[in-house]
Amino acid sequence: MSMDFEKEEVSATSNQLDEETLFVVSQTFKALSDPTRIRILNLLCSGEYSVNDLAEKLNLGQSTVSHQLRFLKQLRLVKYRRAGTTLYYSEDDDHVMNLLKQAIEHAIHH
Amino acid sequence: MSMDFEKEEVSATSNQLDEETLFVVSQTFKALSDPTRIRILNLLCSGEYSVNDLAEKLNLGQSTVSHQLRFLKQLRLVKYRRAGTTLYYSEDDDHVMNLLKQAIEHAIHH
DNA sequence: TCAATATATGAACATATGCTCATATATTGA
DNA sequence: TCAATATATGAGCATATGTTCATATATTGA
Repeated sequence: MSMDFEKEEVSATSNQLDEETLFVVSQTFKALSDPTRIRILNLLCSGEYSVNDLAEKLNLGQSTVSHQLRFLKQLRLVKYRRAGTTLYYSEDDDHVMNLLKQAIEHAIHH
Repeated sequence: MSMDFEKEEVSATSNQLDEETLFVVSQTFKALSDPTRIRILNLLCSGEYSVNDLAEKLNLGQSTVSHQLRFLKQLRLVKYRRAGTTLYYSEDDDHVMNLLKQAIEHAIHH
């Protein structure tokens, strides 16, 4: 068995990010880099919304919203609960939502 | 003259982000959504580097690094200082670098 | 079971993105 | 001024991305 280094120590030593960290970080920011997704996530900050609710409030096509929700769902940034034929989506990642809030706050106050 | 609302109050009322905020936020995250740019910014966390330094340390083409630095420069995320023919690049936006550090920390510890 | 409603999906399209190659530009020292 | 070195730039290319359209799927109430 080789020495058991923490990722933290490795990066502190080499100053380089490992492949997996790089992938996770870039994916996270990619999720937040599109205006449509930002608007969806921003609305979900204030509670649950169905697909049609989101589409109406944001003036987007139902298909567009559904596609983006699938994207966000795959990254586990949102989750949903079913009520009949309606799916209520809500946020599912405090850390990422926090990054978004910070960026919005910063943008607004500058 | 119309009433002078703060952006903050508007968004608190309508729960919607204005066009400009949306643009700034998406641009910011777009800058952080590419592995190459993440690696460059992560290195710049530890000090100044010339274009060639960055290319060598990160195993990237000189042109690739230069193009990405131009991108980051336009968003004012990096700046440079000249020393002869060499340009030393360094970080220029504490807030955005902070977002990056948070995401990296979170990715590493999960 | 069937119609109505809500959502998901896939193909097609236009646009955006990132890299590479070749070359241009700029600064320095001789 | 000229060669050497460092960096910037633009075109071209392959791939990724986001939206739309049409249609599929799923759930419910009658």
